[in-house]
Amino acid sequence: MRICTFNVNSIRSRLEIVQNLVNDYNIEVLCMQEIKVENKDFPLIDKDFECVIHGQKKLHGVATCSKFPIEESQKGFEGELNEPRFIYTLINGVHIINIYAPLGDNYGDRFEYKMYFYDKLFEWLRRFDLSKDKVLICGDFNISHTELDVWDEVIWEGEVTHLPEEKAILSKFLDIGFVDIIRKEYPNEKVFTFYDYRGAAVYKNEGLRLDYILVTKPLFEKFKNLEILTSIRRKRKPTPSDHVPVIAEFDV
DNA sequence: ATGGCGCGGGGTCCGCGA
Repeated sequence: MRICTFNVNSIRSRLEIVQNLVNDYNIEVLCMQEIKVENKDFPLIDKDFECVIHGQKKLHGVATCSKFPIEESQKGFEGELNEPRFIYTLINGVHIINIYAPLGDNYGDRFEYKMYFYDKLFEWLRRFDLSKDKVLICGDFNISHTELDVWDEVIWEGEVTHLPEEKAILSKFLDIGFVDIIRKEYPNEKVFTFYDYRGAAVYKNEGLRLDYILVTKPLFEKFKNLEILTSIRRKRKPTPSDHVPVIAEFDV
């Protein structure tokens, strides 16, 4: 199974890029964030896709599309406070959770919301036996875990995404049994999945890693390979998302 | 790119993103 996570920054603006991505890289499960559209206006991406769409007007929104049957699904959960940020699907025996976490702010109301979102996510995960079940959480976590996940650790010290409480959340995922596949593949080097549109960040390699594919060990045993498609972010036309697609392949 | 943001809503700007 080839699964891709991609914060598209509006599916309508990114339709051509997403369609080419699906074709060129044989994407079988596509987890999108920031679709920025109501469910009724979500466009047709691929005739072979079945999609679970959880959107709203203008902001946020997530969608999970699959070429395999979606055996179970759930849109939303307690932690998202009327902003669509969570979809659960069961595909090929893999429990797939697609999230768009709140950005937050430096210790204001939105930061409290971000902490609440993750509290409720950990609570929701209690239904699984993480030592036995194949569980995958992917998406835009809006957390840069370590110094390897920011382009300049001095500049990012004390800034949102890189605050101690946020780093602790990522560490907690690892503590309860998840493997961070991107970091496992690149244990000692900076790799980024987001480059701000402003300041020509992508051309200066001033990026952050905000996107993750976390898997439990029973699924990690089936992991085959990983691709981070930075090349798509570097093209000028059609206009790319500010995030980079990340693809993982598993023997399931 | 040898320069420097893009999106949607409803506007000729604003709020938002991180």
